[in-house]
Amino acid sequence: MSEEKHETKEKLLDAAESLFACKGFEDVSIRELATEANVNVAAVNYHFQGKENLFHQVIMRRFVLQRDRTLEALETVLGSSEEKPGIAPVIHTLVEEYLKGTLSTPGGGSFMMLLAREMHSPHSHSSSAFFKEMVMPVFRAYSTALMDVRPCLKQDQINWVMASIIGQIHHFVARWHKKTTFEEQSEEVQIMIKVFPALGQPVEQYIEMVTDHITAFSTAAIDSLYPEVPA
Amino acid sequence: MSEEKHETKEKLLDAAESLFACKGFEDVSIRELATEANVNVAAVNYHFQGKENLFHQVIMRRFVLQRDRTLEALETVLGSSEEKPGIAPVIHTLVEEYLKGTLSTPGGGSFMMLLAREMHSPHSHSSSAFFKEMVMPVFRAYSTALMDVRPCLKQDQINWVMASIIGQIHHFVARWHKKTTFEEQSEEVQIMIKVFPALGQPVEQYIEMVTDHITAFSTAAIDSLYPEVPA
DNA sequence: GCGGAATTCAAACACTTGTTTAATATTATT
DNA sequence: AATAATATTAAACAAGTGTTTGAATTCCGC
Repeated sequence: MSEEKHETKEKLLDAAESLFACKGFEDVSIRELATEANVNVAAVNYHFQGKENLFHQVIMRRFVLQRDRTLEALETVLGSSEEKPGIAPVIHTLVEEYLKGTLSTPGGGSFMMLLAREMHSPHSHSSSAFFKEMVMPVFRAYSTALMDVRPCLKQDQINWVMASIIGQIHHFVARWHKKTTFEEQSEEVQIMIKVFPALGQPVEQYIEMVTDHITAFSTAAIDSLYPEVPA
Repeated sequence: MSEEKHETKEKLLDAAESLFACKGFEDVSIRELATEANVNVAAVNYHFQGKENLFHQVIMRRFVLQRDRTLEALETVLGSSEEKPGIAPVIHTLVEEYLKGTLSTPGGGSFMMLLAREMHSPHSHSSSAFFKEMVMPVFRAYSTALMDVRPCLKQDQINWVMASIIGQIHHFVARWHKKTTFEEQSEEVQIMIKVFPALGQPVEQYIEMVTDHITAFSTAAIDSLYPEVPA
């Protein structure tokens, strides 16, 4: 009983974060959660009210951190230099924070996949609140940032560009998630690594390579499609 | 009993395609399938051997079509003109066929999401075969096509570029899927349409707008990062 | 130390899941 | 038309799910 300061509630949250990230919502039973957390099965319904509520609290506890970190990083990059930064640093920050927050964690980057499944499944448990409080603030902050560093960009164009960037990020997160979930066991992963050697790198390098690529790719596209008008 | 030529097996396949696309694998029970197809519950285990096998036959029946259509469209575009086409037509074809095949169907574009869930879930039922026979051929065909129309592109660079393109496609498919699955009911969709008005369009126009954007965005990036070397 | 609230626990509950069984009906073959 | 193979059916099965119960235990203010 050394550091048994972990209350049952937090032990459950921790176990749930890990298990949900690995196996998804449906594939984790309450008994599994209880065993992993060394608590009784009834604890889930006592401390939270049902499995779904536990799930949402896990999601929230995690994504509040992610959101705040991302917003903070943006402010840092916007206010760091004397002169106004270009679009490249803004995009670089967005991608890097996103990847760091989702990939370099105990869950092994499964959290964004978990959330994606949650957001796209027709259960829709209060995901509207999540959308408004977690997704939209980040989206808006980066939208205005992009509009700030490249004033000729119209709102509509920014929405399309942001979609392209987010799409790329999710895809590279998904690839890493796939690699880590069924690790070396399946030959499918072997093929993927052969086709895409970056997946064979440790996570920090993977993040760096992906960040650099998405930034270069997207910046080049934006610069070409919507060049800066000379003042 | 007018056109009762539908054998039980095909009735099940049809019902399964529709239901799986709408609700995912786990959220469709065998009894639900049987009721929808007007057959007995035991029919699933008699004609197929279990629920999973039925699922895979549904997936296969569908994606063989998608794969062949996509490959055929590529050949058409490559051999259409006398002179070698640029990268834009190749990318345009890839994106357009992908979107058409997944969005403008009875399932309402849920199939790619269904597959994504399947591919990223740690069940891995023979998904290796799917990967090798469905994904890789298309990937390879378009890789060589890109390398053909832009010879300075190295294999490694193509892999990164393809990932960016596929990522964008999936993201726009996911957006449409989300809009169609919980249609107008949730206010989350309302917000999404407000932020991204293209979602309010009918599917054909959505496909066209998305295709044009991804093509323009990606072509601009490639042209800027890997310009054609003068002969 | 006592007493009352908060927590933990083993057991049971009500329900759904995919699958199987054995009998019945249908179809095809000789 | 009789027989063998195939297909369909209702009913039961075994296992798992999330949740609830009510008694036992721990905790904390007094």
